[in-house]
Amino acid sequence: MRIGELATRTGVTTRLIRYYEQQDLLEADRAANGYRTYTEAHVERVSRVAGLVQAGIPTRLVKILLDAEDAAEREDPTCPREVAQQLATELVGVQARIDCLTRSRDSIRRFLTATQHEVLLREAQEPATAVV
Amino acid sequence: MRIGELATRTGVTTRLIRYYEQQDLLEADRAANGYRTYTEAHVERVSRVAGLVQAGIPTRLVKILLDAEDAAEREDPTCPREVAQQLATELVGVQARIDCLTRSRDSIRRFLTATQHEVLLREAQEPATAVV
DNA sequence: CTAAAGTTTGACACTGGTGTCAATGTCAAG
DNA sequence: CTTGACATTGACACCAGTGTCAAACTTTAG
Repeated sequence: MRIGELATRTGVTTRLIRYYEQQDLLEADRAANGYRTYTEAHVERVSRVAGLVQAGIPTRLVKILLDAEDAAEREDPTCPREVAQQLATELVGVQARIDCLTRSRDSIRRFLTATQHEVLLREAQEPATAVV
Repeated sequence: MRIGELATRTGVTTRLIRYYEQQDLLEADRAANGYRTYTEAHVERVSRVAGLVQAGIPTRLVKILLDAEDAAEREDPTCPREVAQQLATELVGVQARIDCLTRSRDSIRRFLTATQHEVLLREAQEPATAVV
């Protein structure tokens, strides 16, 4: 699949896909003509990257993070202490964000309920299938 | 309390506190001399704002969000359908962020465990008391 | 063959969140 | 009174993430 299709399937603009690649968050094979070529796996990857960036994780850290995940996938359980330390640090940041967002989510829910708008809650629940 | 103390207590720079105020996320009384004056309640408020912004919520939305919370605090269960709709929309965005971050958090944990760095996990757990 | 759609790279530009500096004012301590 | 610490406003500047546009090439459809 080429970049256009990847873009429509992920909802991420081609501009950003290229940007992420430039930031080393993505790798793409090239066809003979120079066009970028992607596999199914890239779909999830791109969504994931975009999600993290949107969640306030700077690309620099997204890379560290996903690199670790990639390493975990393989039978490659090695990891220099330094990197591990960095990940641990990042972990607390991530957890802090989660806590903060969770709190907000809950209060939005409570508020909508308290104001007789529960209907909207149910509507908001369904699209969860699209979330990656 | 004045802005300096608020800054050290929240870990948010005075620059940002002023910025948040300018973005209508904060209100501050003024002393006779023009100095901003804050109460204990502001400490949490500022932490919260900073947390949300760091979690990728643009200030414009943070305002909507916290305004709703404030409204919920009071006996003011009214809310125009339009605002409710906007909140519902925001809700799915927040949930998406949470899901994405949660996933990363879990994979970091798994990874650290798999590479014999569980120690770091415990260290990362404790500072959770400081999280707002 | 030609036109339309998609791709490539590269550049310019904007926005939002921050840092930093400057000039001025306030206040508490020596 | 002077000094030093902290405030105020306002400006300039930076970075990261994005949008957008241009010029050139490829592929597909007609």
